[in-house]
Amino acid sequence: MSLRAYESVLKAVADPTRVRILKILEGGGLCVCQIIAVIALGQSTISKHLFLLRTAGLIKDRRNMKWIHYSLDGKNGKPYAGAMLRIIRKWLNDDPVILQDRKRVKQARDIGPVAICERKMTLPARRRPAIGR
Amino acid sequence: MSLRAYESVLKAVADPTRVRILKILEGGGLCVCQIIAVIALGQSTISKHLFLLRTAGLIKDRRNMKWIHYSLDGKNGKPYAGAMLRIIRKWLNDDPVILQDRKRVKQARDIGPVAICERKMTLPARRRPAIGR
DNA sequence: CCTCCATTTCGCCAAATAACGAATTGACAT
DNA sequence: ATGTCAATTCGTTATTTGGCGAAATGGAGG
Repeated sequence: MSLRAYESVLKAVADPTRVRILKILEGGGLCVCQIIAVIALGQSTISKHLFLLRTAGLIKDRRNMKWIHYSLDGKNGKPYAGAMLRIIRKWLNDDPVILQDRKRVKQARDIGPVAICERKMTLPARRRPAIGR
Repeated sequence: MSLRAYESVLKAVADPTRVRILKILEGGGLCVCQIIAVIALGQSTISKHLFLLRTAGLIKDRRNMKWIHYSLDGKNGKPYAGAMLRIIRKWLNDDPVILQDRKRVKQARDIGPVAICERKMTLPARRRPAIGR
C-alpha cells in the first residue's frame, strides 16, 4: 500500500532485462542456468535481477535436486505484484526480443537443465552476446 | 507494442516524484507553478519530470493565459499509458505522502496560480523541504 | 515592438543502477 | 569428510538518473 512497495515492484518491472525474465517465466518455471542461457548475461548479473524480482514478490524460487527453479509468483500478499504480472502477461507478446527469447526458451526446455549447465550456460545456436535495447 | 515504449512508460511511473505528480493530477489539471508548490522541488527538476511524463504519453499540456496547465492524458494512442494511469488511480490512495500532497493540492487550488507564483513557488504552511521517500 | 515572467534548457554534481569477473558460499553426491 | 557444481556476494567500472541554480526561451500583455 505504500509508495515504497509500489516503487520496488514498479522499478523491478521497468527494467528491460527483468521484464524479459518475467516474460520467459510466463511459459512455466525454469532453473537459473536455463534463464542465464536464454538471456545470455553473466551469472552474477542474472542472479541480482532474480533477487530484485523475488524481493518485489514477482517470482518465487524452489530447490529441485541441485538446481533452483524460479517461477512467477503473484498471489503472495504483496500488493502490486499480482496486478503487474497480470497486465504484463498481455503485453509485449509481439516484441521481437521477447519472441526471440521464447524460441530460446523452447530450446532450453528441450535440452533440459543438466545439459544446459554442462554446456556452461550457453545455448548451441547462440553466437552474439546480447541485445541491449 | 515494443519494449522501448514499454520501458519509457514504466520507467516514468516507477519514480516516486513522478507518481506523486500523477496522483496530484488525478484531482484535475494544474499549472506548473502549482505542481512545484505542492511537490516542493526545484523548478527545473519538476520541469524535467513533466517532460518525461509527457513524452511517455501520461500527461498533456495546454497553455492558459501565461500559465501552462498539465493534466492526465491516457487516451492518446500511446499503448501502455492509459492502462497504467487506470491502475495507478486505484493505488496509493492511503499512502501518507500522497495524502499530504492532496491536502496541499487543495490549498494550491484555493489559492490559484496567480497568488502561488507571487509567493515564489511555496505554499504558506510548508516548512520542511521535501519528503524523499 | 518591447518588457515581463512562467517555463524550459543547460551545465554541473552526487547517488543509484547495470554490467562484468573473481571469490565465496552452500547443497548434493560420492 | 570432500569434491563438485550452481548460486550468491564482492569489488570495480561505465552509464543513467535526479537533483540544483543560472541562463535562455518564448508567449502575453502593455
